[in-house]
Amino acid sequence: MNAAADLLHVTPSAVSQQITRLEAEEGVQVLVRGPRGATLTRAGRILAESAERIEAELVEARKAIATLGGEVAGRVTIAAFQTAIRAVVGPAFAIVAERHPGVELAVEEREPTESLRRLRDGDADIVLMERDEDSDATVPRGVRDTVLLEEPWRLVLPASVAAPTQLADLRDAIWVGSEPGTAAARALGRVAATLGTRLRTRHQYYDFDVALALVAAGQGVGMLPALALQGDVPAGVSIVTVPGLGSRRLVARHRATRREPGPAVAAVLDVLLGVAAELELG
Amino acid sequence: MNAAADLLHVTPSAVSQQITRLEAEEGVQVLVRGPRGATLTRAGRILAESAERIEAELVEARKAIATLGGEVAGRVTIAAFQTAIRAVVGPAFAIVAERHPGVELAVEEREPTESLRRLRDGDADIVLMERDEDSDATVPRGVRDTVLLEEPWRLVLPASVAAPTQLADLRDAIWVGSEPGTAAARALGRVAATLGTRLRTRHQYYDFDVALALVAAGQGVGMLPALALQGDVPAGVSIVTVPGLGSRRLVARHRATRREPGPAVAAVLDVLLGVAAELELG
DNA sequence: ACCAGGCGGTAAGCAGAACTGATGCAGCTC
DNA sequence: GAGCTGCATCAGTTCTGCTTACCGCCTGGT
Repeated sequence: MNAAADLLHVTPSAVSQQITRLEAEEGVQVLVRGPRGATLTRAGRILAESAERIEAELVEARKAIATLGGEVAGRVTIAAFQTAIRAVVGPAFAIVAERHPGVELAVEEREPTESLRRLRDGDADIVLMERDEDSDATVPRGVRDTVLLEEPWRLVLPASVAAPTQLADLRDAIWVGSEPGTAAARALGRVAATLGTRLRTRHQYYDFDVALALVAAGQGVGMLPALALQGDVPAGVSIVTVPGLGSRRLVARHRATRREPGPAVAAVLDVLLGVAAELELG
Repeated sequence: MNAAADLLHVTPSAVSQQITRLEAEEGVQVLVRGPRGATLTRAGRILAESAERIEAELVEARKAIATLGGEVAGRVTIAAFQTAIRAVVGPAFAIVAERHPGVELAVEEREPTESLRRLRDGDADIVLMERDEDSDATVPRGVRDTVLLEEPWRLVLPASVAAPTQLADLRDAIWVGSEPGTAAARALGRVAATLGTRLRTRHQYYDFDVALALVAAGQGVGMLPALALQGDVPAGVSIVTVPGLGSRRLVARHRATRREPGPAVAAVLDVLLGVAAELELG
């Protein structure tokens, strides 16, 4: 019972009610309630077998349809922030256009909050968002997060600062601060908590390019995700890997109900996953 | 499209929406909209065939369950009025007890209005009600009327009155009136409308026994359903059949949704139909 | 040409279905 | 006998699907 609920992503209560209703409708006991869990009755087994066959039939039908003409079509709207668009959505355009000519990809650069609102309203189908590793994993109902990639945090230092070898060396560092609410800010807070100090931050950036520039200008130490450092970095900054910094995730949030994501959205998600995997390798 | 809606007892709009949703979910066109109606696409045909098989599977499963243990059980509450209880529900008790030992039959004698309220509230499962033939056939949603029997109206006259041979002979008759709202009252009104006269009524009865007594006492002419006259009638009254009086129906109203009536209620309805058929023959 | 009728789609509102969260109860385990 | 597990029940909320009302398009009659 609990297992079923788990499998169906609902509460045991819902399962119980459904079974009860089924029994009322058909006028048969479907399962025998024992203290040690419930077991199917004869009637229950018959129904279960039927259900198996029906599900197989559905799978079959879907497959048949997929093979026969299956041009996936539709408009898919992605709401995302600058870095994600450049790194992931950009390359995705070409792939989607080639693999699914019927799918029209629309991108919106938006604040995370606004993005989520649009997802709820149905104005957007996929929201790309970054999350620090410890950010709580609970997602609202009717929605699902697909992790596109996970990248470790790196330290970025001005040439003037001695390279640390462990977390503790950063106790007195002056940081380049990030906009509150971002994964970087959260990660910084996490590091501070580990060190047991209050952070000393100067400046505040939103885009990683800005952070790099600030570091290059000797304004402090930065904590940036590995992918942001793949391109050229300004002269005068060094990149250091220190254990204990944790990592950051890029997740694609989309509606997930019985009927969503539809084939178009699913196809796009698939492409995004592919692009992200490429990035991670490179 | 309209045909489908008709078949499913829903509006075309609902069908349209369902098809639209289906297409969105599966990402395929299921039917091609032509100005002259819509036709299935290839994918649509595949789905339709699948649906056929699934439905067959369900029928199969139900049958298997019915054969295997099928003790129908449960409590069924019938709300009805005096005559119906005496004539139909009484005999039904024994048959239900014998044929479906697991079914517990409960009867409530109630006003029609109250009965219907209880049906809506789920306090009653079946309501027996009488309806004159012309009473409008529209029933509320979620509910269905099963006609148990249809019996012609008869004239009941005191010995003092000359037996009429046609409707027109009754133009100046003095009637024994029935409670407003009953089938008898409605039928009387209908007859009056046909004759083009205002009714002259005296007294007011609710139970047919009372009507017979009043007629026997020479208080007027009565219009009673054939079944009410099957037993002994008081001395001094004669029963006459005149064309054009119409008939009265005894209907069993019960909830009818996807999951109702359940097997117990269905079984009882079946028994009631059987009893009614017996009555009609005798 | 024009208008009427048939057919289907869209929008808004509402009722019933289904789910969650809290609570209760039985039987097992320690 | 206290705690646990597994399921049922209840109340409250959310969501799904239906109806009603409306619109737009095509066709076929006049």
